[in-house]
Amino acid sequence: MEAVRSITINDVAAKAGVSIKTVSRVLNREPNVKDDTRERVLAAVQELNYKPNVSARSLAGSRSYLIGVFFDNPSPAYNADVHMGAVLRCREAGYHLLVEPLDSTAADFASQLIPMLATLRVDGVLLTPPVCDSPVLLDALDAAQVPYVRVAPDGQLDRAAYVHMDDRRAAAEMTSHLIGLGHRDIGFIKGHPDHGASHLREEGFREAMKAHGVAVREDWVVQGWFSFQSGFEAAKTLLAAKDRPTAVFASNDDMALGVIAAAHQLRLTVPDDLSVVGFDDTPSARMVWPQLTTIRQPIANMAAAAADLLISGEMTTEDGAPASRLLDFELVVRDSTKPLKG
Amino acid sequence: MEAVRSITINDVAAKAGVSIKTVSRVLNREPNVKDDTRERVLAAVQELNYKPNVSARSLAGSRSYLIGVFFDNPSPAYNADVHMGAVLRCREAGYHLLVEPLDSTAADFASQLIPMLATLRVDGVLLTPPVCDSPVLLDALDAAQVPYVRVAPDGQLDRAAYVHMDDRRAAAEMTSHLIGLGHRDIGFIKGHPDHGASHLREEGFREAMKAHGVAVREDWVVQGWFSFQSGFEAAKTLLAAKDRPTAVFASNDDMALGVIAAAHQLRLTVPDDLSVVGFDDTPSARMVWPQLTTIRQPIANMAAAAADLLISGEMTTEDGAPASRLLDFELVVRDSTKPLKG
DNA sequence: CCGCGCCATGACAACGCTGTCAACGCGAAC
DNA sequence: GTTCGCGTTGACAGCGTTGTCATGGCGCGG
Repeated sequence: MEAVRSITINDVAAKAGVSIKTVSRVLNREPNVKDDTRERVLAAVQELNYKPNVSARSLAGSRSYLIGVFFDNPSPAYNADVHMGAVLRCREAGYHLLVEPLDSTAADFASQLIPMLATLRVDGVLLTPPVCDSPVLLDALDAAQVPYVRVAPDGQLDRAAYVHMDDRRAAAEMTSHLIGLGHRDIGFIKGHPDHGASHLREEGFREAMKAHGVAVREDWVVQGWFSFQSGFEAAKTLLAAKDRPTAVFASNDDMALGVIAAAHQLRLTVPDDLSVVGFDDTPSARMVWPQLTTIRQPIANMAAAAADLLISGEMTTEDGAPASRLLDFELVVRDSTKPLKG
Repeated sequence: MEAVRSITINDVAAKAGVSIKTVSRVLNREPNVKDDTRERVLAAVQELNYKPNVSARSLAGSRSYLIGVFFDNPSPAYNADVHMGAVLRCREAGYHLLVEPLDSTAADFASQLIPMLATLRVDGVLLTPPVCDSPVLLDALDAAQVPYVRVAPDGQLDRAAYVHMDDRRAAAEMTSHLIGLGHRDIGFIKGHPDHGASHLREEGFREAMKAHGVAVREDWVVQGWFSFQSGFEAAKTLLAAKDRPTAVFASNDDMALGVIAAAHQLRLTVPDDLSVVGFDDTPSARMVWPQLTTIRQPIANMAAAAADLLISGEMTTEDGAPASRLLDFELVVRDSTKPLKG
């Protein structure tokens, strides 16, 4: 069978009657090409349906048109959102996405990715929690001089560009929603202490309580680990006593689902006997009854914004500080919350 | 700052005192290299921590060491599992994974990916449901002469290599589990009619019922669309009547969760008043109370096996038929099933 | 002892593109 | 009219690897 030789820049150059370098210039949007010439080249590209070869580009030039995504997030939904958001933005810009799951518990964790960086020459990487907060990883990336953008990082914000949302304000809004419904006895389940978002969300909760002049009952603020199980257990202690909250704010959806499960088991009806809210808007939040009131994180948008920074190369602001982007969240009111009965 | 020139094959060749071609031979496991020489080269590679440049390899040779994953699956958990399984196997073999979400509802659906194939020169692609059953996509891939392996395809099995599990037998086993628990009045919620798995699962259900001599009540076999909502609605009709099944087999977990939600709403207790089972073992299956009895699909393993076929190039059996691999499922018994009370 | 063939190795071109630098043409400034 | 400068273009050399082909050495049979 005849090998299908693909169309090269030479073919385009010949067709347009210019040198390959000029075609290259047009393709890379370099300045100093006459409009006339540019159009002729573009026409030839169209006609031949020419697509540049990424390998050749990356070998010859300094860009690989490849962006890596490292992740070690236990939530598949989160990862999928990230991929989706990033890949869409990448596609627009002619970039492609390389996914690399990482096992951050492995001892040789950082060494897993150095070979990849060396082999692929990615133009940048996109880091999501929790790996985006690993100093080891960040150091390795810095050493390899690979640009990176962090999504929802926790601290060390001056270290590199990042994209985030206002967890604190979101938690405050959610708390206000509960208070607006008449709730005063609100329990809070904290997230994994290693995740920065946990602290932000707790702060937001406390802030809003204070702003509304509602006291926080410290024995109703319990530790969780972002897992269904931890939410389930936290809720059991929270709800077992006669003296129990009328609403529970879990720091993420998985734990909120645990709360709902615990409530079921204790024969409490949600939302009649207990309002429950979560944070994240995972797919599971809609797969229970009652469907969960929660905060929708703009995960895909954050990933897209991060990809944007990487592609445009705007990793620092004019004064040299790391660039950042703040995206909006959304309070999604569903069926797990209800005004406190008289 | 001094540019960090990375280590090339030249450096290794110099250090080992051989030509670059010999290094290349060692790296590619080509024959006709003296053991002595091979060891010397390997030592130099180790010492310099040399990593071949994928772009150069792909440009010069015929392989890109890149594998693409196309997907358009609504379930993020499914996609994540696929990525994970595939990427792990790829890593072992020095390959990398490129993810490409596809919008199969878009009109120019196939044209989205042709550029990518032309640009990236991937060595193969991995197709998951539902895109793995798109004739348009398959045709495009054939035309572009890109090898591909399908995961859990529906029909046209003689068209290309694939990896699958026995949906029918799994459904039969699940049904037997229910019957073994004493259930005779079993409702069944069908999956999306466009998914091949739907039919297989229904067949397995009917087979097992027949094998145990239990009649299928056709009015208890209702259509669903694999979504929570469709399961919820199907369950409402199923459970509303006085004369209702004691167990419901939903063709996937999302629908099973819908059934549980509907049961809650109707004040039926699962599993005391009703046993519910699903299929897939999604993360959500464990985030409800009671946790769902379901079938664990070996998604990651299927993806790994598919990557395996792609990498090894064993796309056809000796007699020219497409290669295939059958993987095992697992029946996971949790809390949503219970022996029928006396 | 000569010649053939195979194993082991290397020289060199090629892959498709970008970076560098030189060259050209044309209008402005002198 | 000549010079200078700038906008525009092209020639050419890599980028780091693999494919092709040539070369040299060595064992073995005649």
